Amino acid sequence: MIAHSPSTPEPLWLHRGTSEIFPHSPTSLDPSENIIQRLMDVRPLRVKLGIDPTGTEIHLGHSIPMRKLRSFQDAGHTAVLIIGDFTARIGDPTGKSEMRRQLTEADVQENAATYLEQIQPILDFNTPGRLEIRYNSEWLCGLDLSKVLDLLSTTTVGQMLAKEGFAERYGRSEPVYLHEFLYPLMQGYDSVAVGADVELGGTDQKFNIAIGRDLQRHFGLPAQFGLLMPILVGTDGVQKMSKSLGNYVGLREDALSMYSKLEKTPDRVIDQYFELLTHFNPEEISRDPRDRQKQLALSITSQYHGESAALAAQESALSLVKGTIHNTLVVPEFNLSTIVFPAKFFYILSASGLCKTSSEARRQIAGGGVKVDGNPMGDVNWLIHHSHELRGRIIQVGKNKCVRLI
RNA sequence: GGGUCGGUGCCCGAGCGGUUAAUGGGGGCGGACUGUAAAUCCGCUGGCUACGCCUACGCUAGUUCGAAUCUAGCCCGGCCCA
Repeated sequence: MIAHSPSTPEPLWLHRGTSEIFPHSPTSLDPSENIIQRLMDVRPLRVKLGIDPTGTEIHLGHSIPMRKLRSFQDAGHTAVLIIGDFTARIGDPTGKSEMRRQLTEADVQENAATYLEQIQPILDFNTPGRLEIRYNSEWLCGLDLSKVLDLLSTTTVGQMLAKEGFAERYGRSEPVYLHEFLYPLMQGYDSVAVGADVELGGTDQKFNIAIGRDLQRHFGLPAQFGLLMPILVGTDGVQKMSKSLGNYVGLREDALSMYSKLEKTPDRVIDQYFELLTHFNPEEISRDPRDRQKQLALSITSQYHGESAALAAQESALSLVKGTIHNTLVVPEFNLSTIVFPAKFFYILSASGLCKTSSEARRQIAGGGVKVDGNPMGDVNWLIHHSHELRGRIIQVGKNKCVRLI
């Protein structure tokens, strides 16, 4: 396995869920090619992680490098969190088959705020010196054309095309825009600007992080290390977790929803979930397939909602499936006071958010996916005359979406 | 800049003047089954407080009783040439 000199044991936290560290020469005593040597420096390392505020919601996939960043913090290093408020407006072409729509400055500001909110449970925001938050517009906005040319002249078209996304798209005769070539350079320049010693990212970030090393050298700085982590597979167990595919678990989902989704984690990916999203070691994980799903769901839900809320969610999830509806269940609530009665039931379903549209609500009712207090409700034309006919009842769509009407 | 091919619902992809929210896949959602997994089978899959009414085939104007299907202009891509 990994050979290293006896005097420098590699910390376990560094390797947990890590797929690659580069450069990596475990036997070397040269701190520029062996991160272990650097970890022993007196000076805390500056560990960079960039996120582009392109959406409003962060999910478990994003939490992975974030958790690693936390491990560095706990080991005494400085987390340098880069909010890509400038890069967000261009869009990272990595893994994308198409361009990203252009965001306005206001969008980006708003997104950045909710992002910081959502990662609150993961990072250490309190210990002095452990967290530095930087916005990359700070240095990218001011780049003039001559500096941009300088950046562009460090990399060749051949190198850019070596990046999988570009090569594929180019090969498939899809458009590749020039400004997309600038993205890796801007991300790399971030490393120059903040003087990063280490940059974290998913395995798909290898190219961009390597560009960061090139640029640091170009500007006479020591080159950063890259630490890559696997891309989390989504709840479908097949494709990578992403919002657009809908196979994600958002960090700000309510406890019940989070628990319910995670309790269905497919067998084929559950080991990866345990490794990347929990603190459990293999011997601590239950061998029973059902129990381990519960263990996983409980552990992750606890991280974001606290243990008691997670336990309550677990109990509620169980009751809902069994159909043993009782009014102590901890489920989201929907206030009927916004509804004008008489009202059609399907309308209430969509108004409550259980169904995205009223048309979908009708389909769900007709398809037998809707229950009221655990009893199937199949009448599409059910008309409710007064709110008290429904008040206190729990309506449910499918296996893990429900609300209590109040 | 010139030539040429093309832009259809979440995605791919049929349709090429006239039943029709638009064949067929994929995906998604729901149901049965199960371990709230996998596999399999069945149904649904534009919107609307809805027996009806809207909006849809890149955009905008036309030709038609009638167009996603025809014409013109525009926008956006691919390829070839410069």
